[in-house]
Amino acid sequence: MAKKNVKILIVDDHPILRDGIKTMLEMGDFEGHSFEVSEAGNGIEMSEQLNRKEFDIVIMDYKLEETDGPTLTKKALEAHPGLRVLALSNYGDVDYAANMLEAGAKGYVLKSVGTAELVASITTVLEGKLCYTQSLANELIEKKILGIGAADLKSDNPAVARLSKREIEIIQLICDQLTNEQISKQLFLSKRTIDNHRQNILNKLGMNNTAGLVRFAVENGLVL
Amino acid sequence: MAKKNVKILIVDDHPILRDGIKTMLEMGDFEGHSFEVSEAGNGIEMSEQLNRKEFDIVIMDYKLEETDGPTLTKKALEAHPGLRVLALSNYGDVDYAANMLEAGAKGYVLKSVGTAELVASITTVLEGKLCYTQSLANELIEKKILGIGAADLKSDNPAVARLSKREIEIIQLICDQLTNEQISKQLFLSKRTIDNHRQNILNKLGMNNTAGLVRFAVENGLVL
DNA sequence: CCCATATTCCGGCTAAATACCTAGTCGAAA
DNA sequence: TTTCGACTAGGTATTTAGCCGGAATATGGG
Repeated sequence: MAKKNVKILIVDDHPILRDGIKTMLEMGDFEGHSFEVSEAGNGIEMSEQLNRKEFDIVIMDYKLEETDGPTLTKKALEAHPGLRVLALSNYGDVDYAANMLEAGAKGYVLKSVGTAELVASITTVLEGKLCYTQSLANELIEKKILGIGAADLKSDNPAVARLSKREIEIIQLICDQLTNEQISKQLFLSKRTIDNHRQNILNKLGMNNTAGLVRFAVENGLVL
Repeated sequence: MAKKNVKILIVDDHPILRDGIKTMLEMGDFEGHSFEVSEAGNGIEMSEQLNRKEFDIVIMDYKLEETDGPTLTKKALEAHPGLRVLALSNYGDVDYAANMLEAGAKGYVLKSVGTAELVASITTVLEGKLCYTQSLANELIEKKILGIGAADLKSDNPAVARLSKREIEIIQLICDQLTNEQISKQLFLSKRTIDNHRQNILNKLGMNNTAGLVRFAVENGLVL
């Protein structure tokens, strides 16, 4: 298998670090790959480089002088959607990693990694797979999944607590596009009863009409 | 260091599997631990066991005859908040794992694991840390973090693309609880025009009334 | 140029929702 | 026991939405 030439753009505001990585990657001997490394010290230089030629991957610092990694990542991906971004950061903070991943980065590794590990991360990201410092994986899942999971289960909106079971039941049927008459038949009640419930619901939620009711219900997780 | 006695409850509807694990754990020689294993074949037996004595950890199957793992996990944790739950499943599906983690499980491993790995998972979970089949970690982060990030930006629902700018504008005003007349004044149009737009929107979305329209709009990110 | 679509406007009709009432039963809580 | 809220049901009225027609203008693409 012939060596594949990988075009890399390093975005970091420390020239010495950029040069170090550039030398490391271009001079090193890695089976299957050779690297061609360009550099950018800020967002403007990054855009210039990206427009100058096609890159395979961008290695992005988290903190830059003027802007930050997530912002530049979004900008880069907007202009070049197929681009891969690997974050290379000093900080082992979950939130930083999450910010980069949400911005579109495929990987997040710390600057403390060795050459071999960095190359491995680069190739992993080039394949379109995710790659990040292993110690962050647990934290990421815990914070983001369990955090999000807990948030969208129940709302802490005080108005929700004031609703009775019957009212929530009727809200759900309204959201399923049933009319008061259809609801009344389904619940074996008078249409007038549903009429009143509906009115009480609007009053409790401080809404004016069906639109407000349904929007509240969907946004507060009363319906799935 | 003295051996620590770990009290385990296995919740699984297959007696043969319960017995296998029980024997494996109780007969095996694991440094630092000895295991005391009880069994439950369904939710009722689980509750009985949990009330009978204090367990350190519950090993939970994903699919049971009557209910499912997430449901039982929630029930168990409601009654015994300090309890640890380790999911043991046949299925390497991300969504299954996410369901269990959201329900409160600390770990998710496949039934294909060996004894040593299972014991390692148990001790990890007992320490309060997360533990799951490594191949699922990437997928979990990708689906849950990136998935959520992508989903609330724009919807890929084909019906959205068929809406005109004007129609989307009107949808948003409807969601803000404006009546057709109020919308017409705000847009300097005839009330009849709004009436028609509203009708066309319902037809395009395949909805029956305002409730369906608003729900679609909120769920598909047409309103924030 | 024609055609499709979006956008605008009109009338009339029925069904539904909204608003404001009274009032009974029931169970839980004070 | 009394009080309160939830749930039930009905009365009366207006407003709004939903659905059926038709039609004019503009815009953009083939």
